[in-house]
Amino acid sequence: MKLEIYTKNEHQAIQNEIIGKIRDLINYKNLEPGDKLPSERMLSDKFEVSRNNVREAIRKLEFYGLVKSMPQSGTFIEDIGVTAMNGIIEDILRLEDPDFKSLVETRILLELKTVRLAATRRTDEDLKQMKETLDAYKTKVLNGEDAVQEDLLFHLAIAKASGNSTINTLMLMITPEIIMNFEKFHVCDKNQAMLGIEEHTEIYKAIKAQNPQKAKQKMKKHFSSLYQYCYNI
Amino acid sequence: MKLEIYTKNEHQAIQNEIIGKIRDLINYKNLEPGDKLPSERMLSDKFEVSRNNVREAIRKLEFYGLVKSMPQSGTFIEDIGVTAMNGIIEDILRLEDPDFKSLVETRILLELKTVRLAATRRTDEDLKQMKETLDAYKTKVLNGEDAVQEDLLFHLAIAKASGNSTINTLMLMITPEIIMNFEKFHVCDKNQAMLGIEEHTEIYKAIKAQNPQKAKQKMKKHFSSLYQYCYNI
DNA sequence: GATTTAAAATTGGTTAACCAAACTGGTTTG
DNA sequence: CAAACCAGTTTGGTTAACCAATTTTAAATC
Repeated sequence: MKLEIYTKNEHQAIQNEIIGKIRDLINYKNLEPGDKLPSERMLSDKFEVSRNNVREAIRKLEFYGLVKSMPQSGTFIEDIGVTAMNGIIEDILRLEDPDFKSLVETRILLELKTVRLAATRRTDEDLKQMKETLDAYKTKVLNGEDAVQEDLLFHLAIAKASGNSTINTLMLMITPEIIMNFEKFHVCDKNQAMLGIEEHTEIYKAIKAQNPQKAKQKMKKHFSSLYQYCYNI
Repeated sequence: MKLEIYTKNEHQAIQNEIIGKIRDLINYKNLEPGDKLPSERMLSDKFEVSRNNVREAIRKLEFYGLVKSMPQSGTFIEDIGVTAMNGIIEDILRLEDPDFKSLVETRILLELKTVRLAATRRTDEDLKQMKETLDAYKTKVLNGEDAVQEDLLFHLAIAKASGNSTINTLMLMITPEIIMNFEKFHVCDKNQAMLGIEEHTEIYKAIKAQNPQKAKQKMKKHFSSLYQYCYNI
Protein backbone atom coordinates (compact mmCIF):
# COMPACT_ATOMS: atom_id res chain seq x y z
CA MET A 1 0.00 0.00 0.00
CA LYS A 2 2.91 2.29 0.72
CA LEU A 3 5.53 2.69 -1.96
CA GLU A 4 7.66 5.68 -1.31
CA ILE A 5 11.36 5.07 -1.36
CA TYR A 6 13.21 3.91 -4.40
CA THR A 7 14.67 0.74 -2.98
CA LYS A 8 11.20 -0.33 -1.98
CA ASN A 9 9.81 0.35 -5.42
CA GLU A 10 12.51 -1.74 -6.99
CA HIS A 11 11.75 -4.52 -4.57
CA GLN A 12 8.06 -4.15 -5.30
CA ALA A 13 8.72 -4.33 -9.02
CA ILE A 14 10.41 -7.71 -8.64
CA GLN A 15 7.57 -8.93 -6.46
CA ASN A 16 4.95 -7.81 -8.96
CA GLU A 17 6.86 -9.50 -11.74
CA ILE A 18 6.78 -12.77 -9.83
CA ILE A 19 3.08 -12.38 -9.10
CA GLY A 20 2.50 -11.90 -12.80
CA LYS A 21 4.47 -15.03 -13.58
CA ILE A 22 2.48 -17.00 -11.03
CA ARG A 23 -0.69 -15.79 -12.73
CA ASP A 24 0.66 -16.88 -16.10
CA LEU A 25 1.55 -20.26 -14.65
CA ILE A 26 -1.96 -20.70 -13.27
CA ASN A 27 -3.38 -19.97 -16.71
CA TYR A 28 -0.84 -22.00 -18.65
CA LYS A 29 -1.15 -25.06 -16.45
CA ASN A 30 -4.89 -24.61 -16.12
CA LEU A 31 -4.60 -24.69 -12.36
CA GLU A 32 -8.01 -24.54 -10.74
CA PRO A 33 -9.28 -23.54 -7.30
CA GLY A 34 -8.08 -26.01 -4.72
CA ASP A 35 -5.10 -27.05 -6.81
CA LYS A 36 -1.64 -26.87 -5.38
CA LEU A 37 0.84 -24.33 -6.62
CA PRO A 38 4.31 -25.69 -7.48
CA SER A 39 6.58 -25.64 -4.46
CA GLU A 40 8.47 -22.48 -3.56
CA ARG A 41 11.77 -24.08 -4.54
CA MET A 42 10.44 -25.08 -7.92
CA LEU A 43 9.06 -21.61 -8.57
CA SER A 44 12.29 -19.90 -7.54
CA ASP A 45 14.13 -22.25 -9.91
CA LYS A 46 11.71 -21.70 -12.76
CA PHE A 47 11.59 -17.91 -12.39
CA GLU A 48 15.29 -17.68 -11.59
CA VAL A 49 14.73 -15.61 -8.48
CA SER A 50 15.47 -16.30 -4.83
CA ARG A 51 13.09 -18.40 -2.82
CA ASN A 52 12.59 -15.44 -0.52
CA ASN A 53 11.22 -13.35 -3.36
CA VAL A 54 8.80 -16.13 -4.21
CA ARG A 55 7.76 -16.40 -0.58
CA GLU A 56 7.03 -12.70 -0.39
CA ALA A 57 5.02 -12.75 -3.58
CA ILE A 58 3.01 -15.67 -2.25
CA ARG A 59 2.50 -13.85 1.03
CA LYS A 60 1.07 -10.89 -0.84
CA LEU A 61 -1.30 -13.14 -2.73
CA GLU A 62 -2.20 -14.67 0.61
CA PHE A 63 -2.93 -11.23 2.05
CA TYR A 64 -5.44 -10.61 -0.70
CA GLY A 65 -6.97 -13.99 0.02
CA LEU A 66 -6.03 -15.53 -3.34
CA VAL A 67 -3.93 -18.43 -2.07
CA LYS A 68 -3.36 -20.14 1.24
CA SER A 69 -0.10 -21.66 2.42
CA MET A 70 -0.29 -24.83 4.47
CA PRO A 71 2.85 -25.67 6.42
CA GLN A 72 4.67 -28.76 5.21
CA SER A 73 2.03 -29.27 2.60
CA GLY A 74 1.95 -26.61 -0.08
CA THR A 75 0.32 -23.43 -1.29
CA PHE A 76 -3.21 -23.86 -2.52
CA ILE A 77 -5.30 -21.71 -4.80
CA GLU A 78 -8.34 -20.30 -3.05
CA ASP A 79 -11.83 -21.07 -4.27
CA ILE A 80 -12.65 -17.87 -6.12
CA GLY A 81 -12.43 -19.14 -9.66
CA VAL A 82 -9.94 -18.64 -12.48
CA THR A 83 -11.65 -15.61 -13.97
CA ALA A 84 -11.77 -13.68 -10.72
CA MET A 85 -8.23 -14.74 -9.94
CA ASN A 86 -6.97 -13.29 -13.21
CA GLY A 87 -8.96 -10.10 -12.90
CA ILE A 88 -7.96 -9.42 -9.32
CA ILE A 89 -4.28 -10.14 -9.86
CA GLU A 90 -4.38 -7.84 -12.86
CA ASP A 91 -5.85 -5.10 -10.68
CA ILE A 92 -3.35 -5.68 -7.88
CA LEU A 93 -0.45 -5.32 -10.28
CA ARG A 94 -1.81 -2.04 -11.54
CA LEU A 95 -2.66 -0.59 -8.12
CA GLU A 96 -1.39 2.92 -7.64
CA ASP A 97 -0.46 4.60 -4.39
CA PRO A 98 -3.29 6.32 -2.59
CA ASP A 99 -3.18 10.08 -2.87
CA PHE A 100 -4.16 12.44 -0.08
CA LYS A 101 -7.41 13.45 -1.72
CA SER A 102 -8.60 9.88 -2.10
CA LEU A 103 -7.57 9.15 1.48
CA VAL A 104 -9.67 11.98 2.87
CA GLU A 105 -12.57 11.18 0.54
CA THR A 106 -12.51 7.59 1.76
CA ARG A 107 -12.14 8.56 5.38
CA ILE A 108 -15.19 10.80 5.25
CA LEU A 109 -17.20 8.06 3.59
CA LEU A 110 -16.19 5.47 6.17
CA GLU A 111 -16.74 7.74 9.12
CA LEU A 112 -20.20 8.90 8.09
CA LYS A 113 -21.05 5.20 8.30
CA THR A 114 -19.17 4.30 11.48
CA VAL A 115 -20.79 7.15 13.37
CA ARG A 116 -24.26 5.90 12.48
CA LEU A 117 -23.38 2.32 13.31
CA ALA A 118 -21.74 3.39 16.57
CA ALA A 119 -24.88 5.28 17.55
CA THR A 120 -26.96 2.14 17.19
CA ARG A 121 -24.53 -0.50 18.36
CA ARG A 122 -22.19 1.11 20.88
CA THR A 123 -21.78 -0.68 24.21
CA ASP A 124 -21.16 1.07 27.50
CA GLU A 125 -17.54 0.00 27.27
CA ASP A 126 -17.30 1.64 23.82
CA LEU A 127 -18.80 4.79 25.27
CA LYS A 128 -16.27 4.82 28.07
CA GLN A 129 -13.35 4.53 25.68
CA MET A 130 -14.74 7.26 23.47
CA LYS A 131 -15.08 9.51 26.51
CA GLU A 132 -11.45 8.89 27.43
CA THR A 133 -10.14 9.85 24.01
CA LEU A 134 -12.47 12.85 23.94
CA ASP A 135 -11.14 14.09 27.29
CA ALA A 136 -7.55 13.58 26.18
CA TYR A 137 -8.30 15.67 23.12
CA LYS A 138 -9.93 18.43 25.20
CA THR A 139 -7.00 18.61 27.60
CA LYS A 140 -4.46 18.95 24.83
CA VAL A 141 -6.38 21.62 22.95
CA LEU A 142 -7.11 23.67 26.08
CA ASN A 143 -3.38 23.61 26.83
CA GLY A 144 -2.80 25.08 23.40
CA GLU A 145 -0.97 21.97 22.26
CA ASP A 146 -1.20 20.18 18.94
CA ALA A 147 -3.88 17.51 19.18
CA VAL A 148 -4.03 15.88 15.76
CA GLN A 149 -3.29 12.46 17.25
CA GLU A 150 -5.95 12.71 19.95
CA ASP A 151 -8.38 13.92 17.31
CA LEU A 152 -7.85 10.84 15.19
CA LEU A 153 -7.89 8.49 18.19
CA PHE A 154 -11.37 9.74 19.02
CA HIS A 155 -12.47 8.90 15.51
CA LEU A 156 -10.84 5.46 15.77
CA ALA A 157 -12.76 4.87 18.98
CA ILE A 158 -15.95 5.54 17.04
CA ALA A 159 -14.82 3.07 14.38
CA LYS A 160 -14.28 0.46 17.05
CA ALA A 161 -17.72 1.15 18.50
CA SER A 162 -19.28 0.67 15.06
CA GLY A 163 -19.05 -3.08 15.57
CA ASN A 164 -18.01 -3.53 11.95
CA SER A 165 -14.65 -5.27 12.01
CA THR A 166 -13.99 -4.68 8.32
CA ILE A 167 -14.48 -0.93 8.45
CA ASN A 168 -12.48 -0.85 11.68
CA THR A 169 -9.58 -2.54 9.93
CA LEU A 170 -9.80 -0.23 6.94
CA MET A 171 -9.86 2.82 9.18
CA LEU A 172 -6.75 1.62 10.96
CA MET A 173 -5.02 1.18 7.64
CA ILE A 174 -5.61 4.69 6.40
CA THR A 175 -5.35 6.65 9.66
CA PRO A 176 -1.54 6.79 10.03
CA GLU A 177 -1.20 8.09 6.51
CA ILE A 178 -3.94 10.63 7.19
CA ILE A 179 -2.14 11.89 10.28
CA MET A 180 1.14 12.24 8.42
CA ASN A 181 -0.51 14.21 5.65
CA PHE A 182 -2.34 16.38 8.16
CA GLU A 183 0.90 17.32 9.85
CA LYS A 184 2.61 17.73 6.50
CA PHE A 185 0.00 20.13 5.17
CA HIS A 186 -0.86 21.66 8.57
CA VAL A 187 -4.52 20.87 8.06
CA CYS A 188 -5.59 21.53 11.64
CA ASP A 189 -4.70 24.88 13.06
CA LYS A 190 -5.52 26.18 16.51
CA ASN A 191 -8.86 27.80 15.71
CA GLN A 192 -10.26 24.64 14.22
CA ALA A 193 -9.05 22.72 17.26
CA MET A 194 -11.18 24.81 19.64
CA LEU A 195 -14.16 24.34 17.38
CA GLY A 196 -13.28 20.66 17.27
CA ILE A 197 -13.93 20.22 20.98
CA GLU A 198 -17.49 21.36 20.59
CA GLU A 199 -18.07 19.24 17.51
CA HIS A 200 -16.52 16.15 19.03
CA THR A 201 -18.64 16.57 22.13
CA GLU A 202 -21.78 16.86 20.05
CA ILE A 203 -20.91 13.71 18.14
CA TYR A 204 -20.22 11.91 21.39
CA LYS A 205 -23.54 12.99 22.86
CA ALA A 206 -25.45 11.84 19.79
CA ILE A 207 -23.80 8.43 19.95
CA LYS A 208 -24.48 8.24 23.67
CA ALA A 209 -28.13 9.10 23.03
CA GLN A 210 -28.18 6.41 20.32
CA ASN A 211 -29.39 8.86 17.70
CA PRO A 212 -27.85 7.79 14.37
CA GLN A 213 -29.32 10.62 12.30
CA LYS A 214 -28.08 13.31 14.62
CA ALA A 215 -24.71 11.62 14.96
CA LYS A 216 -24.29 11.58 11.20
CA GLN A 217 -25.39 15.17 10.90
CA LYS A 218 -22.87 16.30 13.52
CA MET A 219 -20.12 14.31 11.88
CA LYS A 220 -20.96 15.84 8.52
CA LYS A 221 -20.71 19.29 10.04
CA HIS A 222 -17.42 18.32 11.62
CA PHE A 223 -16.08 17.31 8.23
CA SER A 224 -17.40 20.26 6.26
CA SER A 225 -14.26 22.36 6.58
CA LEU A 226 -12.01 19.39 5.94
CA TYR A 227 -14.06 18.54 2.90
CA GLN A 228 -13.58 21.95 1.37
CA TYR A 229 -9.91 21.94 2.25
CA CYS A 230 -9.44 18.59 0.61
CA TYR A 231 -10.87 19.84 -2.65
CA ASN A 232 -8.71 22.94 -2.74
CA ILE A 233 -5.39 21.20 -2.26
CA MET B 1 -6.40 -9.57 7.90
CA LYS B 2 -7.01 -13.24 7.34
CA LEU B 3 -6.51 -15.56 10.27
CA GLU B 4 -8.08 -18.87 9.58
CA ILE B 5 -5.84 -21.82 10.08
CA TYR B 6 -4.36 -22.76 13.41
CA THR B 7 -0.72 -22.60 12.46
CA LYS B 8 -1.27 -19.11 11.15
CA ASN B 9 -2.95 -18.03 14.35
CA GLU B 10 -0.06 -19.30 16.39
CA HIS B 11 2.32 -17.51 14.11
CA GLN B 12 0.19 -14.40 14.37
CA ALA B 13 0.19 -14.62 18.15
CA ILE B 14 3.99 -14.52 18.25
CA GLN B 15 4.02 -11.60 15.84
CA ASN B 16 1.51 -9.66 17.92
CA GLU B 17 3.53 -10.36 21.03
CA ILE B 18 6.59 -8.85 19.39
CA ILE B 19 4.62 -5.85 18.17
CA GLY B 20 3.45 -5.31 21.76
CA LYS B 21 7.01 -5.50 23.00
CA ILE B 22 8.15 -2.99 20.41
CA ARG B 23 5.39 -0.66 21.59
CA ASP B 24 6.54 -1.11 25.19
CA LEU B 25 10.09 -0.38 24.13
CA ILE B 26 9.03 2.81 22.37
CA ASN B 27 7.30 3.94 25.55
CA TYR B 28 10.00 2.80 27.96
CA LYS B 29 12.82 4.38 25.99
CA ASN B 30 10.72 7.42 25.13
CA LEU B 31 11.42 6.92 21.46
CA GLU B 32 9.88 9.71 19.43
CA PRO B 33 8.90 10.12 15.79
CA GLY B 34 11.95 10.08 13.58
CA ASP B 35 13.97 8.10 16.10
CA LYS B 36 15.61 4.89 15.08
CA LEU B 37 14.38 1.60 16.41
CA PRO B 38 17.08 -0.73 17.79
CA SER B 39 18.47 -2.97 15.08
CA GLU B 40 16.71 -6.19 14.17
CA ARG B 41 19.52 -8.26 15.69
CA MET B 42 19.32 -6.37 18.97
CA LEU B 43 15.55 -6.75 19.12
CA SER B 44 15.68 -10.47 18.38
CA ASP B 45 18.28 -10.80 21.14
CA LYS B 46 16.31 -8.74 23.62
CA PHE B 47 12.99 -10.45 22.93
CA GLU B 48 14.60 -13.87 22.58
CA VAL B 49 12.92 -14.59 19.26
CA SER B 50 14.34 -15.18 15.81
CA ARG B 51 15.34 -12.23 13.69
CA ASN B 52 12.82 -13.36 11.11
CA ASN B 53 9.99 -12.94 13.59
CA VAL B 54 11.20 -9.44 14.36
CA ARG B 55 11.41 -8.65 10.67
CA GLU B 56 7.85 -9.79 10.08
CA ALA B 57 6.56 -7.75 13.00
CA ILE B 58 8.37 -4.71 11.65
CA ARG B 59 6.96 -5.37 8.23
CA LYS B 60 3.44 -5.40 9.65
CA LEU B 61 4.09 -2.10 11.42
CA GLU B 62 5.43 -0.83 8.12
CA PHE B 63 2.27 -1.94 6.33
CA TYR B 64 0.19 0.16 8.70
CA GLY B 65 2.56 3.06 8.07
CA LEU B 66 3.88 3.22 11.62
CA VAL B 67 7.58 2.66 10.86
CA LYS B 68 9.76 2.72 7.78
CA SER B 69 12.77 0.51 7.14
CA MET B 70 15.72 2.02 5.32
CA PRO B 71 18.18 -0.47 3.84
CA GLN B 72 21.58 -0.49 5.51
CA SER B 73 20.44 2.25 7.82
CA GLY B 74 17.74 1.24 10.24
CA THR B 75 14.03 1.24 10.99
CA PHE B 76 12.61 4.64 11.81
CA ILE B 77 9.46 5.61 13.64
CA GLU B 78 7.04 7.49 11.44
CA ASP B 79 5.94 10.98 12.27
CA ILE B 80 2.52 10.31 13.73
CA GLY B 81 3.28 10.98 17.40
CA VAL B 82 3.63 8.76 20.44
CA THR B 83 -0.02 8.93 21.47
CA ALA B 84 -1.36 7.89 18.09
CA MET B 85 1.33 5.22 17.82
CA ASN B 86 0.23 3.66 21.10
CA GLY B 87 -3.45 3.88 20.30
CA ILE B 88 -3.14 2.44 16.82
CA ILE B 89 -0.86 -0.42 17.87
CA GLU B 90 -3.29 -1.22 20.64
CA ASP B 91 -6.11 -1.38 18.10
CA ILE B 92 -4.09 -3.49 15.68
CA LEU B 93 -3.34 -6.04 18.38
CA ARG B 94 -7.02 -6.33 19.22
CA LEU B 95 -8.24 -6.53 15.62
CA GLU B 96 -10.68 -9.33 15.05
CA ASP B 97 -11.31 -11.19 11.82
CA PRO B 98 -13.90 -9.65 9.56
CA ASP B 99 -17.19 -11.52 9.58
CA PHE B 100 -19.35 -11.97 6.50
CA LYS B 101 -21.96 -9.50 7.67
CA SER B 102 -19.43 -6.71 8.18
CA LEU B 103 -17.86 -7.55 4.82
CA VAL B 104 -21.15 -7.14 2.97
CA GLU B 105 -22.07 -4.05 4.96
CA THR B 106 -18.74 -2.48 4.03
CA ARG B 107 -18.97 -3.54 0.41
CA ILE B 108 -22.36 -1.92 -0.01
CA LEU B 109 -21.09 1.27 1.59
CA LEU B 110 -18.04 1.42 -0.64
CA GLU B 111 -19.91 0.59 -3.81
CA LEU B 112 -22.65 3.15 -3.30
CA LYS B 113 -19.77 5.63 -3.34
CA THR B 114 -17.73 4.16 -6.19
CA VAL B 115 -20.73 4.08 -8.46
CA ARG B 116 -21.36 7.79 -7.96
CA LEU B 117 -17.69 8.66 -8.39
CA ALA B 118 -17.47 6.46 -11.47
CA ALA B 119 -20.46 8.24 -12.98
CA THR B 120 -18.71 11.58 -12.66
CA ARG B 121 -15.12 10.61 -13.30
CA ARG B 122 -15.13 7.61 -15.61
CA THR B 123 -12.96 7.84 -18.72
CA ASP B 124 -13.79 6.22 -22.03
CA GLU B 125 -11.20 3.55 -21.27
CA ASP B 126 -12.97 2.83 -17.95
CA LEU B 127 -16.24 2.54 -19.81
CA LYS B 128 -14.74 0.11 -22.27
CA GLN B 129 -13.44 -2.15 -19.53
CA MET B 130 -16.76 -2.07 -17.70
CA LYS B 131 -18.49 -3.05 -20.91
CA GLU B 132 -16.16 -6.01 -21.33
CA THR B 133 -16.83 -7.34 -17.84
CA LEU B 134 -20.54 -6.74 -18.29
CA ASP B 135 -20.59 -8.73 -21.53
CA ALA B 136 -18.63 -11.56 -19.92
CA TYR B 137 -21.21 -11.67 -17.17
CA LYS B 138 -24.10 -11.69 -19.63
CA THR B 139 -22.61 -14.53 -21.64
CA LYS B 140 -22.08 -16.71 -18.61
CA VAL B 141 -25.55 -16.16 -17.20
CA LEU B 142 -27.29 -16.73 -20.54
CA ASN B 143 -25.43 -20.02 -20.82
CA GLY B 144 -26.85 -20.96 -17.44
CA GLU B 145 -23.43 -21.00 -15.86
CA ASP B 146 -22.40 -19.70 -12.48
CA ALA B 147 -21.24 -16.09 -12.85
CA VAL B 148 -20.32 -14.93 -9.37
CA GLN B 149 -16.80 -14.05 -10.48
CA GLU B 150 -17.90 -12.07 -13.53
CA ASP B 151 -20.42 -10.32 -11.31
CA LEU B 152 -17.74 -9.15 -8.91
CA LEU B 153 -15.33 -8.23 -11.71
CA PHE B 154 -17.93 -5.84 -13.07
CA HIS B 155 -18.12 -4.20 -9.66
CA LEU B 156 -14.33 -4.02 -9.47
CA ALA B 157 -14.31 -2.30 -12.84
CA ILE B 158 -16.62 0.33 -11.37
CA ALA B 159 -14.27 0.71 -8.41
CA LYS B 160 -11.39 1.27 -10.79
CA ALA B 161 -13.39 3.86 -12.69
CA SER B 162 -14.13 5.72 -9.46
CA GLY B 163 -10.68 7.26 -9.66
CA ASN B 164 -10.26 6.83 -5.91
CA SER B 165 -7.17 4.71 -5.41
CA THR B 166 -7.84 4.15 -1.73
CA ILE B 167 -11.34 2.78 -2.20
CA ASN B 168 -10.08 0.75 -5.13
CA THR B 169 -7.47 -0.88 -2.92
CA LEU B 170 -9.96 -1.55 -0.15
CA MET B 171 -12.40 -3.11 -2.62
CA LEU B 172 -9.67 -5.41 -3.92
CA MET B 173 -8.91 -6.47 -0.36
CA ILE B 174 -12.41 -7.53 0.52
CA THR B 175 -13.59 -8.93 -2.82
CA PRO B 176 -11.91 -12.36 -2.71
CA GLU B 177 -13.34 -13.02 0.72
CA ILE B 178 -16.75 -11.87 -0.49
CA ILE B 179 -16.63 -14.26 -3.42
CA MET B 180 -15.66 -17.17 -1.19
CA ASN B 181 -18.50 -16.46 1.19
CA PHE B 182 -20.93 -16.07 -1.69
CA GLU B 183 -20.03 -19.47 -3.03
CA LYS B 184 -20.05 -20.93 0.47
CA PHE B 185 -23.54 -19.68 1.27
CA HIS B 186 -24.83 -19.88 -2.31
CA VAL B 187 -25.90 -16.26 -2.22
CA CYS B 188 -26.56 -15.92 -5.92
CA ASP B 189 -28.90 -18.41 -7.49
CA LYS B 190 -29.95 -18.58 -11.11
CA ASN B 191 -33.04 -16.36 -10.85
CA GLN B 192 -31.11 -13.52 -9.31
CA ALA B 193 -28.48 -13.89 -11.99
CA MET B 194 -30.97 -13.21 -14.77
CA LEU B 195 -32.23 -10.19 -12.88
CA GLY B 196 -28.62 -9.20 -12.39
CA ILE B 197 -28.07 -8.71 -16.11
CA GLU B 198 -30.75 -6.10 -16.25
CA GLU B 199 -29.55 -4.35 -13.12
CA HIS B 200 -25.93 -4.37 -14.20
CA THR B 201 -26.89 -2.94 -17.56
CA GLU B 202 -28.86 -0.16 -15.93
CA ILE B 203 -25.93 0.70 -13.69
CA TYR B 204 -23.64 0.71 -16.68
CA LYS B 205 -25.95 2.99 -18.64
CA ALA B 206 -26.20 5.45 -15.76
CA ILE B 207 -22.42 5.60 -15.46
CA LYS B 208 -22.09 6.00 -19.20
CA ALA B 209 -24.61 8.85 -19.09
CA GLN B 210 -22.62 10.37 -16.22
CA ASN B 211 -25.67 10.48 -13.99
CA PRO B 212 -24.44 9.90 -10.40
CA GLN B 213 -27.85 10.00 -8.76
CA LYS B 214 -29.34 7.46 -11.09
CA ALA B 215 -26.27 5.28 -10.87
CA LYS B 216 -26.50 5.21 -7.10
CA GLN B 217 -30.22 4.49 -7.21
CA LYS B 218 -29.70 1.56 -9.57
CA MET B 219 -26.88 0.21 -7.45
CA LYS B 220 -29.05 0.47 -4.35
CA LYS B 221 -31.76 -1.48 -6.09
CA HIS B 222 -29.17 -4.03 -7.16
CA PHE B 223 -28.11 -4.46 -3.57
CA SER B 224 -31.56 -4.58 -2.01
CA SER B 225 -31.88 -8.34 -2.10
CA LEU B 226 -28.32 -8.85 -0.95
CA TYR B 227 -28.93 -6.42 1.87
CA GLN B 228 -31.89 -8.38 3.16
CA TYR B 229 -30.06 -11.65 2.75
CA CYS B 230 -27.11 -10.33 4.71
CA TYR B 231 -29.28 -9.42 7.65
CA ASN B 232 -31.01 -12.77 7.78
CA ILE B 233 -27.90 -14.90 7.86
C1' DG C 1 -5.36 -58.60 -3.54
C1' DA C 2 -6.27 -55.38 0.07
C1' DT C 3 -4.49 -53.28 4.18
C1' DT C 4 -0.87 -51.79 7.14
C1' DT C 5 3.36 -49.86 7.95
C1' DA C 6 7.56 -47.73 7.65
C1' DA C 7 10.98 -45.26 5.20
C1' DA C 8 12.12 -41.86 1.78
C1' DA C 9 11.04 -37.63 -0.51
C1' DT C 10 8.69 -33.20 -0.43
C1' DT C 11 6.95 -29.18 1.72
C1' DG C 12 6.62 -24.52 4.07
C1' DG C 13 8.94 -22.63 7.93
C1' DT C 14 13.22 -21.44 10.50
C1' DT C 15 17.88 -20.40 11.41
C1' DA C 16 22.36 -18.65 10.75
C1' DA C 17 25.90 -17.13 7.88
C1' DC C 18 26.84 -13.75 4.33
C1' DC C 19 26.51 -9.24 1.44
C1' DA C 20 26.66 -4.60 0.04
C1' DA C 21 25.26 -0.13 1.27
C1' DA C 22 25.59 3.37 4.75
C1' DC C 23 27.01 5.31 8.82
C1' DT C 24 30.94 6.55 12.23
C1' DG C 25 35.06 8.20 13.97
C1' DG C 26 39.47 9.56 13.43
C1' DT C 27 43.12 10.87 10.28
C1' DT C 28 45.00 13.18 6.59
C1' DT C 29 45.35 16.96 3.50
C1' DG C 30 44.80 21.49 1.46
C1' DC D 1 41.03 24.94 10.82
C1' DA D 2 37.86 22.91 7.75
C1' DA D 3 37.07 19.71 4.25
C1' DA D 4 38.07 15.33 2.20
C1' DC D 5 38.98 10.74 2.87
C1' DC D 6 39.40 6.12 4.48
C1' DA D 7 39.10 2.02 7.32
C1' DG D 8 35.99 -0.31 10.56
C1' DT D 9 31.55 -1.05 12.24
C1' DT D 10 26.56 -1.39 11.89
C1' DT D 11 22.55 -1.95 9.19
C1' DG D 12 18.63 -4.15 6.56
C1' DG D 13 18.53 -7.42 2.89
C1' DT D 14 19.83 -11.92 0.80
C1' DT D 15 21.20 -16.57 0.47
C1' DA D 16 21.64 -21.26 1.60
C1' DA D 17 21.54 -24.85 4.79
C1' DC D 18 18.53 -27.01 8.16
C1' DC D 19 14.03 -28.62 10.58
C1' DA D 20 9.79 -30.86 11.55
C1' DA D 21 5.45 -32.04 9.72
C1' DT D 22 3.34 -34.06 5.82
C1' DT D 23 2.76 -36.70 1.82
C1' DT D 24 4.11 -40.26 -1.08
C1' DT D 25 5.91 -44.63 -2.19
C1' DA D 26 6.68 -49.25 -1.82
C1' DA D 27 7.50 -53.07 0.85
C1' DA D 28 5.50 -56.25 4.28
C1' DT D 29 1.78 -58.72 6.21
C1' DC D 30 -2.48 -61.02 6.45
